[in-house]
Amino acid sequence: MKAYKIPEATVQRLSIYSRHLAQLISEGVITVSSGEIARGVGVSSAQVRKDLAYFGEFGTRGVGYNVQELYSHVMRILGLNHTWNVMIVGAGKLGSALAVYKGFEDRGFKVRSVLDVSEQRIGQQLGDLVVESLAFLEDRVSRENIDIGIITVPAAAAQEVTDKLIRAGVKAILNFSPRVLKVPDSVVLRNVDLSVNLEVLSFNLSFGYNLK
Amino acid sequence: MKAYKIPEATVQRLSIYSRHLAQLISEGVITVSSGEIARGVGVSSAQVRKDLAYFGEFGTRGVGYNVQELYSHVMRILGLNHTWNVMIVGAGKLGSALAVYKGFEDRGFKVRSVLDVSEQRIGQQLGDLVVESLAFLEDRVSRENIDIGIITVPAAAAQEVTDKLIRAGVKAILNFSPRVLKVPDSVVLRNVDLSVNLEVLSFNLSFGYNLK
DNA sequence: TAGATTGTTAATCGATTAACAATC
DNA sequence: TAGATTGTTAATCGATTAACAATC
Repeated sequence: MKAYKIPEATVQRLSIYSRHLAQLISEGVITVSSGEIARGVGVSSAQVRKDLAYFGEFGTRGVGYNVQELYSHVMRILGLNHTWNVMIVGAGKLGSALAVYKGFEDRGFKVRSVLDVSEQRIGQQLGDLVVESLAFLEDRVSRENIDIGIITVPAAAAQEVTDKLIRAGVKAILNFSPRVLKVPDSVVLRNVDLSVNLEVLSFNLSFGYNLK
Repeated sequence: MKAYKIPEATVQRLSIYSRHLAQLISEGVITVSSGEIARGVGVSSAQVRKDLAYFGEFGTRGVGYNVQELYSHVMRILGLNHTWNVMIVGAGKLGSALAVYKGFEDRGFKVRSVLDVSEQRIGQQLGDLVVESLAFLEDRVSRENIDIGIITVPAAAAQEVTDKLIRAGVKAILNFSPRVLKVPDSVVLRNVDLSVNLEVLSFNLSFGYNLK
């Protein structure tokens, strides 16, 4: 546990910076300033420098940042310098969509296993994976070295699946079910609520202004 | 445009409060205090009172809040006291999953139309909807009184679809494509990045602590 | 009246922005 | 050296929390 805190907004912006830097690399840009990054992604240049300053000194005064180097640093900070092995539990519409979602693989998240309890779904082909029985959970977590579990089961089954994942050794969980999950402090949990996005839009439309 | 700003976090918490209040109603609870709501959803009681105070006085000193009344107020604040008509553009895996996602309908978001350009997808059944050609966009927006457009097309097509939706009269857009969209100030835009959630987990795992 | 809980103000905390010395 | 841009400190801004008068 570090002594200082890093704002979550900083981490989310680093993700945005890394995508922009990848774009600059593909355009053959060698050097970039905090101001150019800032204009590219719509934040202030002070914000860009401050975000980077949490993690080190990556630039050269008077010159700027080497695009390739900065990209490597940011990807390493985000932990995206290697592949994470992912298991999806729940092969309904949402789970299936996530299983074949290209955006994950592009960023180093490789879905190694998709499980479900339903006989109808077991055996179903999803890209180059086949949906397997939930009974294989423990075996697949250890065999495939699963780091992250994605939960897309109905709310009623979510805590039980969570417990199984944790017992099997998964260290992080992304929860799409509308259920508050209990996990030990050693496990990183993140909840995604798809409809809250629509609800914020609804609020904005009703109140007649953009938030923030 | 209001003179004071309401934190987005407040709006997201109101969404959480409303779900908890619905739960309390189903349990037959008549009166609730800010402290009980706070414990129920994991925030401070001052936070609950402050969030509500932006919008009015809904409680009785010394007593608390009438659950049914407070629920009605919060749902009205969020704009969820009526149905919003939604169009999904892009009937790939993600778009199809969202089209049949029960969580939306539960909160008053009714998917009225799903469009795609692909001949393979046009005609496909999704729940009680059929995927139609993108050529019908303008017609369906006006015929179905579409309020909100959800964009689940590839990045390359996202801006064009956005422009069409806006010309057709849509007032809010939820964008799942990894593309920065340009919209006029009068249109409310919200971007959802599914993989940023995994990236925050990745950062937490790499740095060995929970953020915030 | 005594006890409880709201609504609101003031204090605190944390994140963003502005400014500038360091330095290429 | 003159010009540019970083890294960092101080100022500002905004959100959360604590405290309490109002009041049921």
